[in-house]
Amino acid sequence: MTREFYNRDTVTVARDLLGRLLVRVLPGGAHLVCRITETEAYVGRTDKACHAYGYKRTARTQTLFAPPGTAYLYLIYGMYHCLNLVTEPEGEPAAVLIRGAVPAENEAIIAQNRFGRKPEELSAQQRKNFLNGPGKLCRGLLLDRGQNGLDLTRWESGLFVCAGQPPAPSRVQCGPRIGIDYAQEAVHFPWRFWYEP
DNA sequence: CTTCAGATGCTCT
DNA sequence: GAGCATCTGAAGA
Repeated sequence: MTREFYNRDTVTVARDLLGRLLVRVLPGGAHLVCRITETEAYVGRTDKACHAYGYKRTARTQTLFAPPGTAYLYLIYGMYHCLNLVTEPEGEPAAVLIRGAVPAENEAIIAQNRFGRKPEELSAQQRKNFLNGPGKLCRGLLLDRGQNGLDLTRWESGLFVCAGQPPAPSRVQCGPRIGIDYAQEAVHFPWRFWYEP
């Protein structure tokens, strides 16, 4: 996707990312591909759940002020990582958290990263919980803070989103975001989007 | 299916 | 020092 795709209202981009293909090219050249099924919008201007609420600039939130189409990755709970895609014009700190996906290509490598097993060895429980959470997705695609700040519109980054096949609007559900109990009135913003693939 | 505790280290005050 | 945009395995309904 082009920079203009990301240079829009964050809630719009969050909805529009559903069904798109997230591609991670490993240093060895393998393409890990998954279809995005769940997203959340975070908007620094108005949203107490956003790390950069009120334009708060710190070492961590610096990336949120970067141009649209930049990857924002951070460590959470000491052991997991979250992948976000920066949106809106440069200087407006906002991003979409990628919360869930289903594997689309090179499932064997993703399964190895995620569970240390081959796809055919996975239990039903493991198949169901493959990439259905931000930390699980980063584990499966080998993403960590090493990818923070990457430009998703440059080929060399090895991390990008392509068109895929968005679901029919009637299949898209929305509701409050997960894990932001501290965010006061923003707790209820219906900025989480998902669909059953 | 559900709840629950524990892991673990960075970030910001 | 407190809290965190999470996940797992164990135990119970």
